[in-house]
Amino acid sequence: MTICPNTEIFIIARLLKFNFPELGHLEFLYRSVTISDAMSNNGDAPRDKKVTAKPGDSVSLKDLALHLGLSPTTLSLVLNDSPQAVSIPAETKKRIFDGARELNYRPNYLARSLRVQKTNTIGVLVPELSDGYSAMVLNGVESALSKAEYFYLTASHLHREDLLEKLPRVLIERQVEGIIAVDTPIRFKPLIPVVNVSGHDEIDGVTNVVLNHQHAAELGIGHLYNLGHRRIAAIKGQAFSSDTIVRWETMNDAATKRGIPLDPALMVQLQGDSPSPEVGYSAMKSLLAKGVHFTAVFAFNDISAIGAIRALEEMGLRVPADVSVLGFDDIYAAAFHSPALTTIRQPLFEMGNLAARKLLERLANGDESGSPKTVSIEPTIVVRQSTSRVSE
Amino acid sequence: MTICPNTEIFIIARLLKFNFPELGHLEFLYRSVTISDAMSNNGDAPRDKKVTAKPGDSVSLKDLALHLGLSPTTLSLVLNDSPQAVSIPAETKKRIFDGARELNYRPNYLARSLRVQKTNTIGVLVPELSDGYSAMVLNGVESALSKAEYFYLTASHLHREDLLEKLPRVLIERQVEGIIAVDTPIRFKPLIPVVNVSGHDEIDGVTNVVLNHQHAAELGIGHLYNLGHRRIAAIKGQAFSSDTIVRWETMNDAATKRGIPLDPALMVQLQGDSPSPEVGYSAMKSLLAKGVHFTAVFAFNDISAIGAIRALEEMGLRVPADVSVLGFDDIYAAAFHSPALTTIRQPLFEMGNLAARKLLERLANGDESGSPKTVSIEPTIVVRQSTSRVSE
DNA sequence: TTTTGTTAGTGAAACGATTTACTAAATCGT
DNA sequence: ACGATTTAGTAAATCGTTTCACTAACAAAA
Repeated sequence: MTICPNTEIFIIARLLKFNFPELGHLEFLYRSVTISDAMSNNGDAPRDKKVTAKPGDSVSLKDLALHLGLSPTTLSLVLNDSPQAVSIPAETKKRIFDGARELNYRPNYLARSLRVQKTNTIGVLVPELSDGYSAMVLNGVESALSKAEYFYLTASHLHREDLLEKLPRVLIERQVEGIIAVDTPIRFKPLIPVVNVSGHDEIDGVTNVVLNHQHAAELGIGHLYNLGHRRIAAIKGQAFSSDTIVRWETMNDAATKRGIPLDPALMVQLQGDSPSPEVGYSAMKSLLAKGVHFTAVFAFNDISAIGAIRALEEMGLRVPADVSVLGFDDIYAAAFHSPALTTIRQPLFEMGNLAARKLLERLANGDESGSPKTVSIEPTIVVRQSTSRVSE
Repeated sequence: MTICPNTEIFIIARLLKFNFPELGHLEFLYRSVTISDAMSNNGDAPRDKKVTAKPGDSVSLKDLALHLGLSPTTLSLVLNDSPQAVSIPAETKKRIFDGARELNYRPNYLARSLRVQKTNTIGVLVPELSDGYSAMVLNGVESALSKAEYFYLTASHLHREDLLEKLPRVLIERQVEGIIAVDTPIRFKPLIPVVNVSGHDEIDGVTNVVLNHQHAAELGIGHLYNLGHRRIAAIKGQAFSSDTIVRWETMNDAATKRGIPLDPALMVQLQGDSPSPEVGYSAMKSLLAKGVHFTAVFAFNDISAIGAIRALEEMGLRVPADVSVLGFDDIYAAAFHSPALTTIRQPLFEMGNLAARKLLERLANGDESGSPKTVSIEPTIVVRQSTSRVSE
């Protein structure tokens, strides 16, 4: 007769305590085994541990192991095709795979992630989902991540300061391996790798993916200048938008370089955070109300350009005959608006894609900070019908 | 002098093995304590167990407990404000909270979720992110989920059969508590609660959130009929779109009811899965190529309506003077297109919001299937400039 | 004096995987 | 015939929490 180890511990500990009462705090060695347990268990057969399959619940590795009469260890080795599984005969492997299929075994990702300290999950911060911009970038992010079998949690901060502080924290609590911020200020310490799409601050631990704004401004201002425009109005982005300042400055530089510095009186800034053309419409209305003269408008984005066109037309001004309008982004609707928008194309999908690839790279390389802080993408200009030669 | 328990175990086990070699399998009792360890430790002060904070790593409950000289149990009770924490004096509680703040303790969500069997995470299936439709629905979903402190994993299936089968599986492996499918066929067994936005199949375990399509068709066809239109062309949705069939059928019913059944020769179907107006443009081109006569077009959505308008204008047909165009959805651009689109407004944000709320409800109520299989939302018609009285 | 209750905690067992370090039995090499 | 190696596995520790079931020490009640 063999003795169950637990029983032995129990007996030994009892003896110990009897002979050396001062070692009482070793009690925990036997406390978990009650006397009746120790007595009733003859140690021969492993008892039926209510293996009757939890109701609708999913089957765990232990369940499957019990079902197959093997240990969880063996199953794990085989199912993950571990190098140590070489010694397991093909027949047993087949039995395991068949059993897994039969019981519809699905490994629990939480448990696995906890053990291997890897979640294959990243967090994505966006201002809002339905603004077109974020959705396009996200599309690119998703495309790169899914290739690497990563998933992502999305969180919208709506430009609220409390959320800008809280969301990164809870994403990190949820063990995301990295964060992609889209057009979002970094209000947290980057404890994990962060890639910022359209970020312009140099922050330790943050890689910026940006458009080459200088080039974009050259293309835009150059195009209008070449068409003869000298009095160019500008629709500046909302204060919360990451690109607002750099776009404004590069436009100014490009115009100044050509000897036609932008007139502050011809500048209006977008107000409000609606993703509708309405904000561009209002901005243009207020510019027109000032009664200033201009022959072209460089809008912050296509959405606001569309709103601006509406405002111009309501004033009886024809686009492009009386006023040329230049957009930015090249959203899907740009080509089909009437007039079709001339615009600076910003490859948002590629920027999201690049951001995700950079992040994965940093995760894979253990984040040796040899990588550059900023990577940039080139814009192109798409000439359509909303701009034309100045007619004066 | 007190003796460190580990040392004691070590010594006792050695003695045991010496005196009772047949108990060798109890070796594990001392194996983890090396001789030098046991020797060098005089047992007086709890040694600094390399608590020097793992490099950049995060601090666990155990770390914090060690730091405070308390047990993880106590910390857990206090930090989670468990009812059992009443017996812990306020001073100790303060010490714990201060320590947590000081060491920047963040509970590990994986571990917690594993233990309490609750992830506060759901999965969202969409065809593609940048199609406008999905983004709007997602916005509503997010808004409802964030109120309940839920997060979500997004996955795009791109209408691919393999992904339609695989994505739900991996989402479930990742322990999402439920799934929201947006304009997506259910190709999996709903083992967890599922809500389908724009789903029309009655499936056990699936709640459908739909637009009242009959009403939408009445509004649309009724509007055109009242303007005198009798020959109405229709742009039917892509085959993969959940709403395609029901929209087509309800339109037909509404037209037939008014004695002007839709002429099959005046129907074109969208081809291709680009989210650009281009598909509507091509569809209208091919309809125009047939040389048939019609005075109005009822488009599947605003995007295709915009494309169709471009095609009509290229043929020299004015909208709405020669042809009225009716859209569907009321996307942001609809109001600012020229001509501004008359359209059937589909409250996508609300539909996403409702879907999320229904799902949370089912999760909270243990999913007693007393809830209705389908909930519907009412459309409205927004009359703008793209439709007008027939001019013949 | 025993019983009962309160206070201030603690130990160990979950949760469901992976991984390290073993073992018994069979086979091989000499 | 003996040790070494291979084969076919297994036990237990681990990841970081929560929670159940305890306890020691002291006070109040019976």
